[in-house]
Amino acid sequence: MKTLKENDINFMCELNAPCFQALSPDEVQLVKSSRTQVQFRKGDNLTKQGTFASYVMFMVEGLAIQYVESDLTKSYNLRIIQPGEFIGLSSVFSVNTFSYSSVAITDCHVFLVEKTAIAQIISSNGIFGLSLIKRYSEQNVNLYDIIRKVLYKQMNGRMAEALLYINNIKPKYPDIFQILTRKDLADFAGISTESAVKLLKSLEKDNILELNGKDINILDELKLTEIHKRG
Amino acid sequence: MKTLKENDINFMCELNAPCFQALSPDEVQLVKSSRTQVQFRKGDNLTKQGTFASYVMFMVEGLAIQYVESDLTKSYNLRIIQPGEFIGLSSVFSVNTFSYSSVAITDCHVFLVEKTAIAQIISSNGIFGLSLIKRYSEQNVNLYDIIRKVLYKQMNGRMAEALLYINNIKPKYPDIFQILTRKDLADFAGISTESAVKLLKSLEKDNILELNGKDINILDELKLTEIHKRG
DNA sequence: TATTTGAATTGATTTAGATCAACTTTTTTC
DNA sequence: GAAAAAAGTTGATCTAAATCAATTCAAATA
Repeated sequence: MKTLKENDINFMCELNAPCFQALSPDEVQLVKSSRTQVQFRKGDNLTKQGTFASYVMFMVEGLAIQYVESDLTKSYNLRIIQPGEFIGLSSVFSVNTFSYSSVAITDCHVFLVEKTAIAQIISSNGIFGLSLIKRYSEQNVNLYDIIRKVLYKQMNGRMAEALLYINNIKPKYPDIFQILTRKDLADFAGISTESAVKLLKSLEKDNILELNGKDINILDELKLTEIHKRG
Repeated sequence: MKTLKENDINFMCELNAPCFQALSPDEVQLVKSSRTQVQFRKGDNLTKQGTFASYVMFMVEGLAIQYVESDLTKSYNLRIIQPGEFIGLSSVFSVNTFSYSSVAITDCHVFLVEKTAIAQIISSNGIFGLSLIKRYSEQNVNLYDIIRKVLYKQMNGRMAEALLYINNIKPKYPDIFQILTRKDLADFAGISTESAVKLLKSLEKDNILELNGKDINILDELKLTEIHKRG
């Protein structure tokens, strides 16, 4: 992780995400002045569950995995964070620690904005607040879906869902499967690595997908969707 | 469920919850005019997962259980909704269906506010928006904790956590355990009813709690906390 | 008060999926 | 490019907790 020098910043994106459109020039200035640009290398942790958080992150470029950890060595992957998305928004206004970890799976380009700046803008700009609330609302729906998945689905359904989710990202990032290990996949499905391997092989045998080394081609999305739904 | 007549309304609480304090008189008027007061009987569903939601509920009096359902007959209890809390806030600004169900465990006194009114106030009143965002943020932290619990804890830890959670409510609602069935408890812990019964008996044998019919007295909160932490 | 219905209890059986162990393949590093 | 480390693969074994089945108990109903 390195902090960029001032003159790098001009090369970088502006605040062009939809939710920043509602900001007045003054507010844009506030965000700009309270932000820090940061680069993460593949493998670096962007956030670590339980650590102090006085800021929100905004992904400019690159991909990261958001996951929750147990005390031990287990983790469960929640989502792939893509450009234009926030990291750490979910907890920053109630506790000042991150409630999840995230790790860069490509080199990442991120900026940090102090939560005080965000809070100030929300207070003065209701439209911006509403757009954030929409994000919160979406995230919540996702979290409820995750809870249901974890509680009610078994191996096959979970794996199918994980594969469909990642496959959805493939058009934009064609090498997405190649970046992910079997363990990463398993952690998306919430199963053991060994089980993941066995399931993949069995799905290949049924011509539902094709394994080319680390890359995965979904051949029969319909059948996979069916497995996902059946649970 | 019955809708109250106009003259009943005067007997009822005003908008005295903390988050409404930031409202201007005009905004209070907007909420008042777009709300409907409703009574639910014990056992009634306040919300049903998947059904259309154009409004947010606000619990005035009574208790309800918030839970998620599978397609089949299983459910998992997320929390007990107490007076002063919102129901349905989490999803209303992204999808227009409820992402969870809730059922009254005592007679309940609720009002409904159209989401358009809420959205309008957020847009015009940033302070109100910020207070809602704090609620979202708390809820998110809870949801992440739930995901961790469901993923990483086993029977004993889950049951301990469920018991501690409910016991926390007991000072305010001394008969809380009497209202809950063994199945309710099991659904809070996310285990089968039979397992819940066995666990309770075994906790009683270890003098950690005392079972008086349906009531439960926690005798050794420390030990229970330890079980909860150990997982 | 008798009867029906639902909730609680208990022990026996089953099962999904984890863990373990041994091995092969790929990737990294020096 | 050899050696070491990490990731992937496979089958055998184990285990936590669900399910099943049978019974008791409590509460609602008539």
